[in-house]
Amino acid sequence: MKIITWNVNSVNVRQAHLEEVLKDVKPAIIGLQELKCETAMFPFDAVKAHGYHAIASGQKAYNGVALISQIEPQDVEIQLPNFEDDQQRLIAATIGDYRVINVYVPNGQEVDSEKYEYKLKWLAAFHDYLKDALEQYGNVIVMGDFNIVPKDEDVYAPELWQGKILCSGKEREAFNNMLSLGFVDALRVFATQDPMFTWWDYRQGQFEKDEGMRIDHFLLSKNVSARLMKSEVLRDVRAKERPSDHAPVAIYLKD
DNA sequence: ATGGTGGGATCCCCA
Repeated sequence: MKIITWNVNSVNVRQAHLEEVLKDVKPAIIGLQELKCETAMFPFDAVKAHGYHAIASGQKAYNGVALISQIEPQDVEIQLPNFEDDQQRLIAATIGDYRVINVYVPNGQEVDSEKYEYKLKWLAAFHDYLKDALEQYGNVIVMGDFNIVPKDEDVYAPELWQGKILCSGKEREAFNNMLSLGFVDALRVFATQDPMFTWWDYRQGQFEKDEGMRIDHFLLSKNVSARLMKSEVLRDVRAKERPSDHAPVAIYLKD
């Protein structure tokens, strides 16, 4: 089965691209981030027309997450239960054998800013939430825009980004702490392209120059990672006209 | 040069 995570940067602007991915790639599950619309404005009918179920948690203008799946999601959860937050950044559900957790981690804007502190607090709460999820469900798939570059090899100019937002030591430490719970960074263990960038800034033609970063991730619980066959960045979607600044990222699991 | 592009808001914020 194929599973995709994708920061669409406005689900309404990207609706045609989304429908093309559903039609052409036919993933079992897609997690979307940055819907940038209220829940009622999510294109539920268009998604259903392709034979999918959809759950969404949006808000006006910013953030927003959704899960789209062939199997109906059960036990849906929105928001971190252990963190007071008015931003829609998490949606989780049981889909078949898997607990699927889809997140849009705060960007942080700049190291030591208020938004950076919010990001670190959010990540600390998320860490504790993942620990509980692993104990409760066992088969856990975490996906989303983590807004963290795990290692220097995951950014086009590590010397330029040294210590900067997305690359700072505290953010990388938070990422490693999540892995230490018992998760595998799926794109790292099964890299099929070099580099495995997932995001390219719209500015300065960075996609054309392949000046990107790997900030969208799949974290698989160890038992799930044993089923991993392949991972892939769908660069052709990023290359379309009027694209999201993120490419969809796909993993393939043995059924 | 202290910008740049794009989305969604509204006369600017966020990424």
